[in-house]
Amino acid sequence: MTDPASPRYAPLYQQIKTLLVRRLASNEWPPGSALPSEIALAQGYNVSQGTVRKALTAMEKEHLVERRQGRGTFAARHSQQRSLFQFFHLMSDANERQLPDSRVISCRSGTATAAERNALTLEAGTPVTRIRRVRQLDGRPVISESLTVPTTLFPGLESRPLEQVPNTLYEFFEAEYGVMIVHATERLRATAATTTEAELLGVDIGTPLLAIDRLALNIENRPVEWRESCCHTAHHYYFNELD
Amino acid sequence: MTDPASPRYAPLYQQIKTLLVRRLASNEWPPGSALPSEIALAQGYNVSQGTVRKALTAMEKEHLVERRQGRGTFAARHSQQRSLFQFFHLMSDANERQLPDSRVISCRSGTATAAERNALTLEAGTPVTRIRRVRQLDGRPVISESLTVPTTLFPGLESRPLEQVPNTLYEFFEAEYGVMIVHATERLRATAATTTEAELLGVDIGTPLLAIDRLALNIENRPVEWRESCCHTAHHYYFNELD
DNA sequence: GAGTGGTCTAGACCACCCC
DNA sequence: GGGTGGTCTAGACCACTCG
Repeated sequence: MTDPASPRYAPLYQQIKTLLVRRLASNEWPPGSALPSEIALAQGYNVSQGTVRKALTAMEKEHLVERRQGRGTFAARHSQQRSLFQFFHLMSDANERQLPDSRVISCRSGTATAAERNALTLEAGTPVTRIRRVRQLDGRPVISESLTVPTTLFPGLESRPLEQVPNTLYEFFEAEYGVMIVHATERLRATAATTTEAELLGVDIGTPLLAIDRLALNIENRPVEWRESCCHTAHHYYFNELD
Repeated sequence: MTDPASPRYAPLYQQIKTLLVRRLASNEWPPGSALPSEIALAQGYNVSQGTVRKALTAMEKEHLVERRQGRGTFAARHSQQRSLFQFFHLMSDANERQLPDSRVISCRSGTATAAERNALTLEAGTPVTRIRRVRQLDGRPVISESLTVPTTLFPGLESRPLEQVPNTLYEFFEAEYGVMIVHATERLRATAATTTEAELLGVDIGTPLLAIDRLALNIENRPVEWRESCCHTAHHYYFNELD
């Protein structure tokens, strides 16, 4: 009798994928660098090219690698393009996607609150760094944003001058700290603008805002960033494709 | 000189996929029925099994067919499961997904408004059928919903008794009218409850609501249904996965 | 046991990129 | 021209389902 809940067998290409992801996570191939060719990898693992190919195809679907015909396979880089299409879902009424500018209000360290510990699964007393900023689209303040990361993962972040906190954070996290955000979940609600939000966004208190609660995960599926964004949806909307 | 904008070449498996989708759209294989085996299809098109397999894999990703090892490949059926996971994104604060009940308020025909013509790309004067309903979760009214479909696609819908307008409409559209909803886009905004919405949802006028504007497309990517849902997000949230 | 989809292999050829 | 990923084939074997 075998345990019916245990996996009966694991396809080779999944095992290969696991091994490749592990090497990727260990930074053996830094973002943007080329992986060995499919044939070389296949020889290394002593499997056929088709098996490696299937593993890479799965990894490409998860945005872990990029492949270009005639060039090779590359460790994914967190480009602005990717921030825009994978992570930023606000579009203007004219159906244009555009990355917002940021005005950083504060960037400080502290001790994780219960809510932060819960979201990021941290121990009591863990130090965290918090960023507050307002993001603008077409010159209008549209998003009031507040995010938390564990300080240990991003040392020194809290002591940067506010002007030197970059706009596209995930690109920065990757380049500066080797932390790759590859996946996220979002929870959306309608809320009423608080006094602070009203002031930051230039709207009346109580104006309906779209609150986005995001948890961002790294390549090992560990929570890395918790973010709350309050969006003024008078001239923009949150776009989602159901497929 | 070839036109650089024209496709240089089309992979075989894509051509096969196009042919299979066409046969599926023509109702040659009604929802739930079995397609011929991969080997039979391959012989029919005079290609290898691997090529048919690649076409079917792509179709499975688009929820057009379901494949089960040892059983066969089946034309996709619009199950409640699918309504729940692909199309219904509200979850309770306890992180439970559950399909809502519906109380139909009205179901009538009329002439398409400018907004409806625009959303569904209809000609002026086209008859449409509109349904208004309130949807409940855990006994609480949570969604005020209003949707429009072209009458020609769903004849007789407008003259059904209100109690006989089914809860899971996409399942019904498919079973009764042969219209398969396979894809949709949603636009989300925060709005303030109008008098009507406040009454239907049992909230105060001006309460922030999550407005979801959905356009649902059929297998040929033609717009079929336009739906506006106003959700009370005090005890539920809209869930989205970014990958 | 017969039939189905799923995996794996090996090899050929094609489209693309860069030197 | 040589290297890369992308397609296509043919055949073997495995895992699952059903009668």
